[in-house]
Amino acid sequence: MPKVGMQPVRHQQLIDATFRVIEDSGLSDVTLSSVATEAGMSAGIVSHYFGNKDGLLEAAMRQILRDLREAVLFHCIHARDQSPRTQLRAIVHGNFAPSQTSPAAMRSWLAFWSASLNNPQFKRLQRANDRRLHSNLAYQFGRELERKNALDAATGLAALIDGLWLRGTLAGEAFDSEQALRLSFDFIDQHLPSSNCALSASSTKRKKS
Amino acid sequence: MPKVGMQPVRHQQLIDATFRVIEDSGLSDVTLSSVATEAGMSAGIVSHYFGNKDGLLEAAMRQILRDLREAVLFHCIHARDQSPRTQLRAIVHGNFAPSQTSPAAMRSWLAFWSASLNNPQFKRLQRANDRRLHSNLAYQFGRELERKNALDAATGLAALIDGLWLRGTLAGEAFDSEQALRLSFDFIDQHLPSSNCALSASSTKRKKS
DNA sequence: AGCTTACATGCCGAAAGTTGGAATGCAGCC
DNA sequence: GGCTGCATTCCAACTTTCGGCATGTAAGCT
Repeated sequence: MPKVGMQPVRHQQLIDATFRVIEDSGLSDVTLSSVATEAGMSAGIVSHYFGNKDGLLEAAMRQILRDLREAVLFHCIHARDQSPRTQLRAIVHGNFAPSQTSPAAMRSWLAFWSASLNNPQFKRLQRANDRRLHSNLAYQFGRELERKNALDAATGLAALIDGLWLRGTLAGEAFDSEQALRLSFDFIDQHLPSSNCALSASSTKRKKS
Repeated sequence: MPKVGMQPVRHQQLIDATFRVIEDSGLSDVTLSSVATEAGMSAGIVSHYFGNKDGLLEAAMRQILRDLREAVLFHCIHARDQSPRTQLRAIVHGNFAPSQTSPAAMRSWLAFWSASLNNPQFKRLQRANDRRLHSNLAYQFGRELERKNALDAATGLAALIDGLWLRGTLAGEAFDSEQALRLSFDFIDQHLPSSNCALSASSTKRKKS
């Protein structure tokens, strides 16, 4: 059976299998044998390719971070050289791309977040990711706002994105991308001065009484 | 040695020990013996009081939910019969109360969130909590906004709260309550029509250029 | 004195991570 | 063509540890 040049193929298959196990059983059920079984191979194979269990998990986390980076980049390309508002929207769009709102992705994110609290390596990866998002947002806001306000707006929008995502994950139902985008866009409009106050205030319409 | 009436004391000690283990080792390191050791007792004791491991974890989660409920309630009491803005602020304040922003609490929340994805019982508890927050917010917003807008504002504020919290947890540094409160209050002001647009826009001050 | 509560200890079955060996096939060199 | 080395894969141990339970014992209550 053994063929040569299987390394990259097996790597990907095992990482994919890991996400599948996380999706329907949780990180605590990611064992060498559950992953191997899911991938249709035998237990020892994981150690062969990734050294040990941590190696597998780290590879999986890098994959998920890369996917997000690519999703954001993909949306940003189309907004290149546009207004801050458009570029901010693109960043938001990337964060809510289908690849990021699938049940598998959301469960994996939550699992890795949780794990990163006690794993320095995970923490490093995750913080680098956080900072990139924040600094991207801050740069765009900074084109129209004072630095202090831009930083606040970036922190707020980053939190709003993560919060919408988190609540979407925990809600159990399918992720409502439309609502997430709408609320995020509203947030952007309310912080950028170029958008007229009265116009942006679609959600501050007074109650008829 | 055995004294009578230890049950409630031991219950609490074991739950506290559980949080301590979660805080500095993560949920995956919560074992019957690690908890018992942390509490200064012997291994079999957990089964004695909680039946099994799941019983302990469920009791711990109920505790954390109760703590949040009480923190929110405590702040809301002082805002009783006040304006929606004041009451919304009180809810936010409760969510960022010290008991909720301690490293132990934040790590535990994240761990339970993650676990709730694959544990129906945890999911039930957690969703009930989510809905209470959302409906409280929606009620207050609903006093000044049309229903549709109130629901959006509630979803947004809930997400912002959770997101600020999540990012605070993952940041590794001490939680910046002041910033979290400020950003949440800004969000409230920007959605309530009663606050003047120009006044609320402290964070939309245009860049000097 | 007997019953209940409170706790420790020890054992067992299950499962996990890791390692080493063996079997199998591919590629290049003589 | 055959030998050798390397990559690939499975299988079978081995060690550790976890959760659960049964047993034993000490302290109070009535």
